[in-house]
Amino acid sequence: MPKLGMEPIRKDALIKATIVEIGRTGSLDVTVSQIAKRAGMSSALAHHYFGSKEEIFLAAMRHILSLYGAEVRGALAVAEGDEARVRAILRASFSPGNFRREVVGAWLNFWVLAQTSDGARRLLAIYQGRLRSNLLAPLRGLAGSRAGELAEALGAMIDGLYLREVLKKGTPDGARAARMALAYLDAELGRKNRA
Amino acid sequence: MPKLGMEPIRKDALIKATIVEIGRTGSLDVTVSQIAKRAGMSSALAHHYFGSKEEIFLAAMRHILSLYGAEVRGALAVAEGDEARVRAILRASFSPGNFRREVVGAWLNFWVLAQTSDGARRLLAIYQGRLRSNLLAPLRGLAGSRAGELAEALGAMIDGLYLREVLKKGTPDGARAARMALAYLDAELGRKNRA
DNA sequence: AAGTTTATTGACTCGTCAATCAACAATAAC
DNA sequence: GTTATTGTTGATTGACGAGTCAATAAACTT
Repeated sequence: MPKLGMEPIRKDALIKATIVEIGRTGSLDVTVSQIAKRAGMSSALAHHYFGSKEEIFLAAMRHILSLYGAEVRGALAVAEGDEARVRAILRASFSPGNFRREVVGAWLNFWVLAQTSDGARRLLAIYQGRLRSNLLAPLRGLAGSRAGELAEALGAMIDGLYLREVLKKGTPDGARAARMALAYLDAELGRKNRA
Repeated sequence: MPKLGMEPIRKDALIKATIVEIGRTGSLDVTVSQIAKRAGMSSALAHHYFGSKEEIFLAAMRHILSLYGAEVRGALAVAEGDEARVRAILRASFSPGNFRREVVGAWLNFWVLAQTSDGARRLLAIYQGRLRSNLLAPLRGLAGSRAGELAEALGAMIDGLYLREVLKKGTPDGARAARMALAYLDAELGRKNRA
């Protein structure tokens, strides 16, 4: 049975299974066995490829972060003008790909993980830094000296909307969340609000 | 040694110790023994008074929630006019009593707990409901039909600011957080912003 | 064909922790 | 002064889970 070149396939399956399991149970108290089982292998194999549970978690976190980063980059690439850039970031943050139950659940738990694990904290700091500078650049043109506070406030708002989504029952409504963040931006830029 | 009437004292000590330990470790993975030790008793006694670890957590959560609720009520009592009421809520949310490391850390973890525990979810839902209606009443007078979305957005912003505070290193800066939330309100109400 | 590397797992070790229990101590009640 | 009632803990139980290991097997190398 053993085919060669399994490593990336197994790792990938484990990462995805990790996100699903964390999102499903809503907690980091998932056993390596649960993850491995969902990924269709033994727990020993999971340890073989990742070495430790923490490494599995970090890999999953990296995966989510890089998906999000790619989406933002893609949206920025086609946005023309400062305001369009800010809007693109907000929309990307609540796109169907990122704003999914399991993903949002995983986010929340990674936040907790960042309290304990240096690796996780570092990853999250990188993400926050990138988000901040992505927002800051266009905001400087729009809001001048208030750009700094605005960028942070927008970041907090995004995180808060993620956080609140977790507790709701139904399917996440990314459009609604995006509208809320955009309304904030409109207000700050002195635009008229109205749906 | 055994004096009578220890129950409330012991329970109180356990609740406070729980919040400290959760805040300190940044995780719900605190053992009953750790909590009991910090509270100056054996783990058996903790079980004796609370029955289970989950009950201890819920009691700690109730404690934090009720402190926060009391602070908001107090601030509302002396606020005159709609705008002052909204501002009072925001200021109370970031008051030094609530916006402390351990407390904020505990909040984050209770959020996670709410994913798993029905009791925790219920408590959090009650808190969110109250916050929402507290905001909604004055906002109706200020923002009319947009009050609903505004209340939710402000709630998300508060949660987001809490969330972000956890990852920072130094002492939480409640004043800064409050300023950010108030700036948002100002923007939505068409006021001029400037510190 | 013999040896090496990669894939894979079941069984095992070792630690941890929630929860229980038996026992003991002090106070109150009768 | 015997009988609850309340407070208190050390020791124990029972489960569970991360990580290790020995063993097996397919595939590649020479």
